Amino acid sequence: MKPTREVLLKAHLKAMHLHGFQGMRTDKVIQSLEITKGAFYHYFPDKLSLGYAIVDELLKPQYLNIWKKVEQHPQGVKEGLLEVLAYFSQSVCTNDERASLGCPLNNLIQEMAPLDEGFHNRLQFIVAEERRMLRQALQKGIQSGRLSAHLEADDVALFILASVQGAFAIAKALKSKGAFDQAIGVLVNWVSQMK
Amino acid sequence: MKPTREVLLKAHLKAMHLHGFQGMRTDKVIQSLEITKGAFYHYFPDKLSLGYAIVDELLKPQYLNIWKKVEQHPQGVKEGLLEVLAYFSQSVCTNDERASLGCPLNNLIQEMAPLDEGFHNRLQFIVAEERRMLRQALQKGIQSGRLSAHLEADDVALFILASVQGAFAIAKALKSKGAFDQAIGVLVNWVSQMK
DNA sequence: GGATACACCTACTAGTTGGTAGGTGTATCT
DNA sequence: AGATACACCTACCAACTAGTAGGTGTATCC
Repeated sequence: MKPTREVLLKAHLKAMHLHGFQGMRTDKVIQSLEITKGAFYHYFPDKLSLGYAIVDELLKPQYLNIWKKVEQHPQGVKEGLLEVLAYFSQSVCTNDERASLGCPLNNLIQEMAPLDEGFHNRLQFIVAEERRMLRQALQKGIQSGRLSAHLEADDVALFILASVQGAFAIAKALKSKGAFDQAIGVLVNWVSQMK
Repeated sequence: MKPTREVLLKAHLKAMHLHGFQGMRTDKVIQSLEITKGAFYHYFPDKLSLGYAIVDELLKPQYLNIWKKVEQHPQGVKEGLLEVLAYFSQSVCTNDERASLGCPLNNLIQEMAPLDEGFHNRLQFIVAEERRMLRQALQKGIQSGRLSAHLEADDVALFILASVQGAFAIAKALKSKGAFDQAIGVLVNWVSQMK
């Protein structure tokens, strides 16, 4: 038997991935788990707190771990970056669902950032951290002489994050794993030739 | 006095931009317009049809018109593309709201594409048209010799669309007009150096 | 002048949804 | 053995929300 709280978190994350936070119905999720409302409200004071917990305990560690790899790659920034992009590509392309449901983090940003400060602060923090890690990795590349000193690390970091998010968005619109790969492919080329 | 149907469409588009389609409450919008339910259901059989009408009559023509300019620019593809990017940049940067609310089309894709076939078909069509127009513009550039024959027009078209969408998404997460400009700036550089 | 069509309004409902009050069973601690 | 804390259940509610039934006023056509 898995701990109920964890089961609730994961099941709601899945539901949120499809319906969004507002569209997700705690009633339905609870029903599907064959648990009752009492259990839910024993662990979470309300729906909003559950949403925050999903971000804090599931999304945040997952996304920060992915991008951390860029900075920590033994061979260098470019290699680390290409590995992360390959990971995304593979994660989307082994799974039909991911192509049509998109990136959970991106979905939540688009839906909730303008509606709720609590969500916005949490999501902004994650994106800002990704940006910081990517920027520092690029700066390390510049210092080691592998990348040109003319490269604007902060701008490039932001652009790469945007392009990945965008690739998810486009793949979702076209419901096409191939489209994700095409867009990421161009980014990979660009990164490979980056100086 | 403006025609009621048009007023309903525009007011609901605005509400949808903030709350999403599911989160948008027809009751509230109608109330704010000092119109009653009767008027709404006189023009639209239900909420879903209103949503479709917003896409067909407001979003689709707007977005197709923007990207049409790339193909029709007298000087060439690159110039047309840079103009469109400048337009986006300016449209976001003159308006604080746009930075935090993002791109209405992107929002709707993220929210509704996996949930409703009617929405998905409409949104997919718009993105596919944008892609087609951009690809044809690039191919024209290749044929005229301004762009290299090695350039993969379809991939690049998709990548540019993704990057623009992504720039909107990142700007929304960070609630920062500047972030949009930074990301678009890198894209502009890339396009300028495109061969 | 009567009929028809259009553009709305009022009042209502059925179903849903997040949330609550209060209770039960079980393990642990003293 | 009694008390306390935890994990969960049942039954309920108040608020909301899309949608409906049926009516009113006005312009237009015949």
